[in-house]
Amino acid sequence: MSSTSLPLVPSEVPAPTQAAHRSRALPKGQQTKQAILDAALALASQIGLEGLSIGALAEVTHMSKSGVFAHFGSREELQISVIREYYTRFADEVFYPAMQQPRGLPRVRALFGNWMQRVAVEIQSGCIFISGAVEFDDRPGPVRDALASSVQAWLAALYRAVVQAKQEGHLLPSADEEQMAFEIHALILALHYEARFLQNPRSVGRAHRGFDNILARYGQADPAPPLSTPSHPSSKE
Amino acid sequence: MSSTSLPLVPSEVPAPTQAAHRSRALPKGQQTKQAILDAALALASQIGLEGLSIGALAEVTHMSKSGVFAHFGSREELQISVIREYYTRFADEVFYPAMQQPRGLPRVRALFGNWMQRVAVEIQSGCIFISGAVEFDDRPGPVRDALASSVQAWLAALYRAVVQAKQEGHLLPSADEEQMAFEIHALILALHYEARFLQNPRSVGRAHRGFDNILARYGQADPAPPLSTPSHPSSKE
DNA sequence: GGCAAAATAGCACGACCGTTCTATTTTTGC
DNA sequence: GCAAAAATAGAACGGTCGTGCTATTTTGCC
Repeated sequence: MSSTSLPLVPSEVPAPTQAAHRSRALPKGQQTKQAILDAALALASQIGLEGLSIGALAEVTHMSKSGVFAHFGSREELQISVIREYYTRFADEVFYPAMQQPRGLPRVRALFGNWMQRVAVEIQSGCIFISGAVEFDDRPGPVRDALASSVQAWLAALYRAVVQAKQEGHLLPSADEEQMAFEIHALILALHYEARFLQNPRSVGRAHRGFDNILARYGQADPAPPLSTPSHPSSKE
Repeated sequence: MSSTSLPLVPSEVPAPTQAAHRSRALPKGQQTKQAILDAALALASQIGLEGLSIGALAEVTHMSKSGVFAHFGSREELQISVIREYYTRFADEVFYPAMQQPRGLPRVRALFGNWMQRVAVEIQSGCIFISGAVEFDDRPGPVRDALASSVQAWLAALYRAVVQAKQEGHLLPSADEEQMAFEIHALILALHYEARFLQNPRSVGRAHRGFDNILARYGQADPAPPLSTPSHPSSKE
């Protein structure tokens, strides 16, 4: 009954009898759809959303092209699903953990730290918020819209944290929150570019230092030690 | 050498009549090759080096696919030619004009100003040093090598200008030249991302302000007025 | 256990891709 | 002006792509 070579979901155990605890396990379709999505995310991170092909995805998941296709109905819908999946993982890994830090500078530090951590790990796989931006920057349509709104949501969250940091008195009254968020974003982009493309191993340290420099300019006297190297203590400006 | 209309082919250009009116210097083949290259550059700037197809290029230039193909011998060679063409134009437009400024901060300002100017114009068309980096960041081969060495050459030139600025005494003795170059690069990347993808019209001003902030941190007292908006007169930081 | 429904496979189509081969046209050198 | 050479066109090949169609298998429910 239970075939030993299921396409990709390792559901050797049918587990309907043990489903008393878990209210209802996912139906088989949703289960494989999630598995396809996992593979699609990994593939798109490496070769980009545009390079993501249904044929390659079918090969990776040991399914037929039409079997993969049927779950999404179109390539566009597949790409959008990948973006949504990436977004939720990004939120789970970067945003929500940082939200447990107290408002203000600690939260901003955590947001940047988690973000950097993720991008640094992604040096091997790639960030689709960055690669996708390049691929769809002049290709209007629903994929671009999904990508842009995801990025905007994240950047808005970062901006909000900066505004709160100023409200908490952790930043100088003259600090321009939007400018500060822009400069933080810039550091992440440079890290991704120089580490992933140019393969410069010093990029991580450069980005950390850049963040310290930003804090030195916008922050109040010295609420906490810098995130990275404690090289230059407090000589602002 | 720095003339804008000379082709990249260094040899087998006989130049028969020695430029009586510098009109018929190019044989027909090189002439159309240059025209193809122009179209290829425009096409690649919009849709990327990977999206550049010989069929589309043939249609734009009103030629046959094989006619276009014969000039390059392979798609890879075409892509590399486009990269070289972009590089020379970038040098002519950004690098060489800035070299006419005196060593030190004025030259760094000019490099950044020309670079920003170009990227700001390229918001409509795209920068292949940025899009290409994403497309080839994990695709080894001669195209990636050509792209990476072009970018490295340009970043090295920027770095050299920063080093000279410190030697001239225009920067603080504590200034980290590599860090400063990294942060400048970061601003350009953020400008490209936010202006071209997110279509945020404030990005140009943000990048200008970011540069002023960098100068405020690394520069000596005040050798010159800031490059951009004279909005915030004296209260730096 | 049987049966409807969902999931998946298999196949084919048309489109575009880079590339090769062979004609044909155009340019060039004398 | 003519012949050699270069440039270009045209057709075709094998490949991959997304997608629609129809079987076949698997699942979920009574």
